[in-house]
This record gives sequence, C-alpha cells and structure tokens, in this order.
Amino acid sequence: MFTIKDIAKEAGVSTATVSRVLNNKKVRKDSQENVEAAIKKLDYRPNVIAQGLIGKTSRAIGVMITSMTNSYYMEITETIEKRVIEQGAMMFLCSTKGDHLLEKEYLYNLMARRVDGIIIIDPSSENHDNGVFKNVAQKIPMVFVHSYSGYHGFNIVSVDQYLGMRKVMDYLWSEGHRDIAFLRGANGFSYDIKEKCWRDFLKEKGAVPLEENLVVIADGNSEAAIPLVRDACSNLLKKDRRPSAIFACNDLMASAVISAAGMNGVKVPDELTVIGHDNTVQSQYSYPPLSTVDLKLKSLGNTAMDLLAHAMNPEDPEPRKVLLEPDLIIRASSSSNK
Amino acid sequence: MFTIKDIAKEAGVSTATVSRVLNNKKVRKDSQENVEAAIKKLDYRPNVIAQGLIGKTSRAIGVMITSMTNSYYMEITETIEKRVIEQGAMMFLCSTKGDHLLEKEYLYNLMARRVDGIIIIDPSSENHDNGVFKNVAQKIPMVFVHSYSGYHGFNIVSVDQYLGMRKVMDYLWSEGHRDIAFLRGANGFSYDIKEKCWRDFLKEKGAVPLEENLVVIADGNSEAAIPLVRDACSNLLKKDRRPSAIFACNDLMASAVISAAGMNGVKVPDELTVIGHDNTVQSQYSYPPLSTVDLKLKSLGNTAMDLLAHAMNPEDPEPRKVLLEPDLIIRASSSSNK
DNA sequence: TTGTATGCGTTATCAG
DNA sequence: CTGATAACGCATACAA
Repeated sequence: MFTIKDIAKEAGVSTATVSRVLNNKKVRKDSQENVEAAIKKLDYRPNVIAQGLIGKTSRAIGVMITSMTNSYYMEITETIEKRVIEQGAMMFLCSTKGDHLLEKEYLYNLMARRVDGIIIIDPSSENHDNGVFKNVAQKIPMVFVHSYSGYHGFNIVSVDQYLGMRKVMDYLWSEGHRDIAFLRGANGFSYDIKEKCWRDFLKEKGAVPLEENLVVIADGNSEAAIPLVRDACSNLLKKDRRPSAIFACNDLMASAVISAAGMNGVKVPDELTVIGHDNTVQSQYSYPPLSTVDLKLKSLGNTAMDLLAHAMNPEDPEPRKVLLEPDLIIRASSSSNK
Repeated sequence: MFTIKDIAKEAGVSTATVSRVLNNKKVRKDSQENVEAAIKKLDYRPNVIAQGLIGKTSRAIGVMITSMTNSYYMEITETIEKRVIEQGAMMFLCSTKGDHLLEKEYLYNLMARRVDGIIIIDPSSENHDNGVFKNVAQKIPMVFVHSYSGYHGFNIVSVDQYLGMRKVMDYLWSEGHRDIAFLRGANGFSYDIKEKCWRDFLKEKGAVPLEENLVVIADGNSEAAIPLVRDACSNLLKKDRRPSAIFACNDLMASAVISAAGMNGVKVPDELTVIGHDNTVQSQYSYPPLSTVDLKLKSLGNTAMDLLAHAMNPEDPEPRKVLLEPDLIIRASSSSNK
C-alpha cells in the first residue's frame, strides 16, 4: 500500500504539503492539484493507525453488549453505529455474555487501542463495585446505557423503568385484572426495579394474599431462557387459581408466554393477557402483536452518543444523567377482564 | 497513560528490554522481575495502535453484515467474535443495510485501518462486478460468507442451498403436498437459487399448471418485510385453491406466515404446513416451532475464520471454496397432507 | 506557501 | 544479555 511519501514523490512536493492537502489546509493551487492527482492515481488512503498514533483521536469507539442475538441490544447498537459512521469513525463490538471478567478484558483491550470512547450497555455490577469502570472512565470517555441510574460519577442514560412498570400495573388494574403474574430473569437491576414496583402496587391496592407462586424465576434474557419460561408458565397455567394477566420483563419472555399459552390451549388475549417489555421489533411482529413497554431504544442509542460527545469535551467533563420516560403500548395481546 | 519509556525508567532498564519482556524474549532474571514489577505498579498496557503501526498485524478484523437486527447475521457474527477474542483481537462490525456504496465506504475504511482480515457476509453483487472486492482482496485477506459459490478468485464459504431446497421439496412431496407456495424476498442470489430448485422440482414432477400466483414477492429480509408478508399471505390464503404448504426463504418470513395463518383462522400445521429456512434461534422458539433448513450458522462462522487464517498465510494464498451441506429439520409447523 | 525535522509508542537491528 | 537507534506513517512546529 502507498504512503504519504509515495504521494509526495509523485506530486513533486514534500510530505508536509501532502498532509496539508489531506487536512484541508492552505496550499498553492497547483500543489493542491498535483497532490490530488497523485492521490487519485495511486488510489492512496491515509493510514488511520498512523494518524491515531499521533494522539488526537483514533476515530474508533467501543460498544459493549451482553448478547448479539438479543434484538434489545442490537437495536440500540444499530442506532449508535449510524451516528458513528456519520463521523467517519468505526465501531468495535464486544459481547460479554454477562461475564464480568470478559467485560474487564474487553475494556482494557479497548483502552490499549486508544478508542475515543466506550459505551457499555448493561454494565456488570462487579466491575462497578471493584472500581474497574471508575479506572477506565478516568482515561477514556465512557457512557452507561443502564436500567439503573443510581451510580454516581458516570455518564448514564437510562429509562425510568419503575414508571414504566407503574403504567403497566395501572393499566391492568383499571382493566379489571387482579391476579397479575410477574415473570423475571434471575439477575439484574431492571428485574429488581420492576418487581419492586409490582409488589408496591399490589400492597398499595391491598391485593391480599400476594401469591408468591406468581413469581416465576427464569434465567437470563437470552433465547436459552425460552424453554424454561415455557415450562414455568405451563405449570402456572395449570394451577387452580390461574392469573388473568402475565407481565414478562422482556419481549422474548413474553413471546414464550404466548407459546406456553398456545401449548396449553389458553387463548391470548381472551383468556390471558400478556404484556411484554422493551418494544423490540419482535413484539411488533409477533402474533398476536405484543402489548409492551416502549423502552425508546433508538432514543437510548442517540442519547448515549450525545453523552459521549459531551464526555469528550474537555471543557466540561462533569458526568451527566439522562432519564427517559417509557410509554405503554397497547396491542392485541391484552384485553379487559371486566 | 503510561508508555514503555515510563516503565523503562521505573525499572532502570532500556525500552528495548521492556519490549523484550513484553514479547517473552530472553532477558536476565532480575531485569525481568524489575520490569514486571514496574508494569504492575503503573498498570501499564502496551499501545496496540503503536504496535499496529510497526506493520506486522493490527490484531483487528472487520466483519460486514447487512443488518444487525437479523439473527441470521448475528449468529454467524457471534461465532466469529468468539474466535476473534481467542486470538486477543477485536472486531469492527459494519452493517451496510444492503447499500453497496456504504459497503464500499466501509471496505476502504477497514483497509485504511490495516485490519488483518475482512469477512463479508452476503457481499453485494455490485462491488463484485465493479472490481472493488478484487481490489481490496489483493491487499487484505478477505472471505465471503455467501449463498452463491460461483465467484472465482475469492475465499468463499457457502451452503449448498439448492440441495437444501431439494430436501424440502422431497419431504413435502413425499408427505402428499402438491400445492406448494414459495415465498421469497425481492433481490438476492439465495432467493434465486431456491426458486430455481422449486421450479425445477415442480416441472420434474409434472405438477401442472405451475400456479404463478403462489409466488409471493415481498421485500428484503428485515423485519420491515413482515407486514408485507402478512398481507400477501392473507390474500393467498383466501383464494379458492389454497396451498397446503408454504415455504418461506427465511425464518423471519416463515414466522410472518404463521401469524397470517392465525389471523385468518388457518391452523398450523393441521390446515397449513409452514417451512422456514436458516434455523435461526427464533425458529426453534417460535410457536409452533418451525420446520426449517439448518444453514449451520455456527459452522459458517467457524469456517469463515478458518479460511481467513488460511488467507493470511503467505505461503499458500490460493483461494479456497468450502461448500457446506444443509439439513432439513422437522419440527411442529409441518404435517402430512395424505 | 513550503520543506525540514521531530515526535507519537512500539519493535527490530545492530553494536557493545 | 543489553542499550542506543532507526524505522513504521503521519502531523506539526519551526525555519526558510
């Protein structure tokens, strides 16, 4: 591949002049033309690695997610990517599979590559508690896309999931649902927040007794959870006191609930209302289309990029928090129970 | 951030010695220890960009896909990523949205970053025909993951989709299906290959008249196609001569077919057999679980990495083709029509 | 306006 | 075994 030297020789100027043309600085017209001709002739493209070494910027950012086959992450990531390429930059994508050691490994690798910024979607609590994030954020602009906004000293964009869950409960209650099951994965802030809201609400309404068996613990938010959810739901639907509505903490699990209903001959939404969460594309196109909480995934991605731009500004590096408000979207998987 | 010079000073040796320790070359024991202590103390990590500039390798590869919200691509990509991190490398992910100009842009950007290799899943025909791929492949090891193995001079891993389609038709025919609809997207080699097989088969069996109206043209393989597929299928299912089986060119569309059936009160699989293609995770977890053609996505990803490793070997740069054999997986969305 | 010289952080070469 | 030094490709301060 050609270098700036080749162009300089071809154009009969110095490398400095070539560099100037490349960076739109003032040069004499004929030099400009000669250089541009040489560039075109040799199909020359500047070595971004060398440019990065100079120090200003590597024009690359890192995005860390948990899984690539979960559209929740990929929808946010796709929005981020759109913004990244607008800037002529590139994106390293890293999926941690929920392993905080791998997450740490990736983080240090990104640091070693001098990326301009890092966006972490669903950061692990371990690397927060042990100070890894703090350490990295000191050196590289960093943004969390998180279900929890309680961390301090970090740029965070999150969604007010308690509010979103409240909207779900208000809706279900007003539609006459009283036995409302809650389906969550094993670990995660966002599950905890929603469960708290669910409990708070039922207590507030004096819905006694609070049936503990309506809490189904399945594992994680990857496809592997689906069979677990199906089994758990099948059991639930066979009980004497069957819930009239099931809320699932993400659309993936909600789809599995619909499947379980179908397998047990329970009609959705006539005999069972199902509400999902996240408003991923699959919720829109599932059958019946899922009522769900819109997490504003595009907005999450765009805000993350805005925050990153802010974090890269040395003038005002004060961390910011942005809290988005989710909406409840009613589709065909839910109905009244009056 | 600290550099090799800081470590050298801290350890009381030269930068050369530090570099030797970093690269596991022979140094005196106490030097070794001093350097390692300094590295640990300052939490030093080598600048990968500087390493990349030296020329050997940037320890980064580029993966180009069409869409991030299609699990077909992401399952292959996830397999690739696993292999990439095993080598301590990183992955640039680029989604072209089917735009060949963007694809070209990405390609040159990756080149400018001196990536060690590029894997293109579903390369555009435009950039093949205009020589862009040839141009890039000359300078950087490149591998296609493709539905078409007819390109020459490239490393290609593909699946024998004609064979896979043949397996579908053999199965359907042997189960008594005679009116078999074929659902495809607008553009793409893989659609063409499958359609050819479908036509060949019906002609071979003398299935006259070949009902052209059983060919439904929907657009693309992104979620946006789903409503189009639903509409097209709904129309199809209302006709006098309703097909007893519908084959869809990917699982996404097949899911939409199931939805359309549900919306029209047609039972799957009792009244309609639905067969998908690709064996993405969603086919496994949809309801009813989809009969589908297993494209061996993991194997595609792994083979792509194997080919890339081969392509990076300067001894034998001869391009290779690998053709994988797909399997038909029977699940609950299909039944006999006898 | 232009060219020369230097540095970015690392590895490789060579002499010691 | 070690250290000084030259390269990698580019950008920039400085001198012309």
